[in-house]
Amino acid sequence: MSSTRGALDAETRATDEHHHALRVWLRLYACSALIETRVRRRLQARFGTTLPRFDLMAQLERAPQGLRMNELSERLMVTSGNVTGLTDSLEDEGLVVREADGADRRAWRVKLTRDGRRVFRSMAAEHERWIVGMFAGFSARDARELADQLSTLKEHVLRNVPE
Amino acid sequence: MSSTRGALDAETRATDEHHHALRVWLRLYACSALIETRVRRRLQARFGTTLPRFDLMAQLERAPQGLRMNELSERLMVTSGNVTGLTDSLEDEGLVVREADGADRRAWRVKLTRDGRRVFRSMAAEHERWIVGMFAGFSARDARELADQLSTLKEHVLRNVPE
DNA sequence: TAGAAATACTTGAGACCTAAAACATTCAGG
DNA sequence: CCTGAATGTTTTAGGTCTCAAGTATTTCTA
Repeated sequence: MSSTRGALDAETRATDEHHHALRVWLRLYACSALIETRVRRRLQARFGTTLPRFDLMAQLERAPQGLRMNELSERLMVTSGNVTGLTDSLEDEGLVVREADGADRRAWRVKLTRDGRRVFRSMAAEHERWIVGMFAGFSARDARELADQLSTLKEHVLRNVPE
Repeated sequence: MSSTRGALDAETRATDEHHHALRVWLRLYACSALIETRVRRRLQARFGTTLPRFDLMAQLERAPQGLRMNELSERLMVTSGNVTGLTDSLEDEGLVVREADGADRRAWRVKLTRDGRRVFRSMAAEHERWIVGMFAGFSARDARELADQLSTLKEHVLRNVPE
C-alpha cells in the first residue's frame, strides 16, 4: 500500500484538478445558457427581435462613428458571413446603414440610423432591467468578485489557447 | 445641492448595481462563448462531431438505463424538436438507439450503443484535457470559488425568473 | 512597379435551434 | 367507461451560425 501512496496522491490531485476545471466549465455553460435563453425569449416576445441583432446594435451604439464589418465580427465573436446576414436584415428594417469607408473601398462603415438608435435605447433600458432583476439578491460584492474571476479566467484561456 | 443629495445617492447606487449586473452578465457570456467556440472547433477538427451531439452523448453516458427524449430536452436545455433531430443523426451513425419504453407507448428510451459508449469515452478523455489545458494557471481555490458563485447565481436566476 | 500575399466582404451548403402546430397516448373526473 | 386535459414526440418554417470558396481591393516585396 504505502509503496504506491505517492503515485495515488498525485493521481488523486490530478483527477481533482480535472474535476475542478470540468465542473467550473459545466456551470459556466449552464449559467450562460440559462440567462441567454431568458433574454432571447423576452427580446422575441417584447420586441420581436433576436439576441444577435440586439448585440450588433449594442456594439454600434457604443461607436457613434460606426464600425466596419470585420470589427463587428471580432467584437461579437462570430464569423463575418454571419455579420453580413445580420446587417442585411437590420438594414432592410432601416435600423442600420452601410456607408462607404472613405479610406478603404473594400470596407463598409456600419452605423445605427436615427431610428435604430431610438429603437435600441428603448430595448436596452428594458434589457438592463431584466438582467438586474435576474441578479436580484446577488450581492454587489459577489458580483465584483465574480466579474474579476471571469476576467482572470478569460485571460488564462486566451493565453493557454492562442488559436 | 444638499437637498437633492439623498436622491442622487440612491440614483448612483442603483446605476452602479445595474452596471454590476450587466458587467457580470457580459463577462459570463464572453467567457462562455470563448470556451465554447474552442471546444466546438476542436470537436469538429478532431472527431468530426459537434458540441450538441457530444453533450447529448454525455448525458446518456451518465444514465446507463437510458433517457427519454423529454428528459434529454430538459437536461440539455433545448427544445424537444431539437432533441429529435440530434437523436436521428446519432442513431443514423449507430451511436445511440431508441428503444420502446415499456411503461409509456408515447415515449422512447434513448441509450448509447456499445459503439457509442466507446466513441464517447475516447472523445470525453480528450475533451477533459482541453478544458484542463484552458484552465491551466487558474488556481484550484479560484476554481472552487467560481463554481460556488456560479451555483449561487444560477439559483438566484431560477428564483427571480421562474418561467 | 508588377506580382503575390493579405485583407474586407459576400455567397452557399449544411448543421443547429426555436416556436408552434400536429399526432398519439395517457391520465383524471364525472 | 368516456371525454377532455395533459404529456411525449415529431414536423415545419424560419432565423442563426460556421466553414470554405469566391470577388474586390489593398499592401507588401522583390
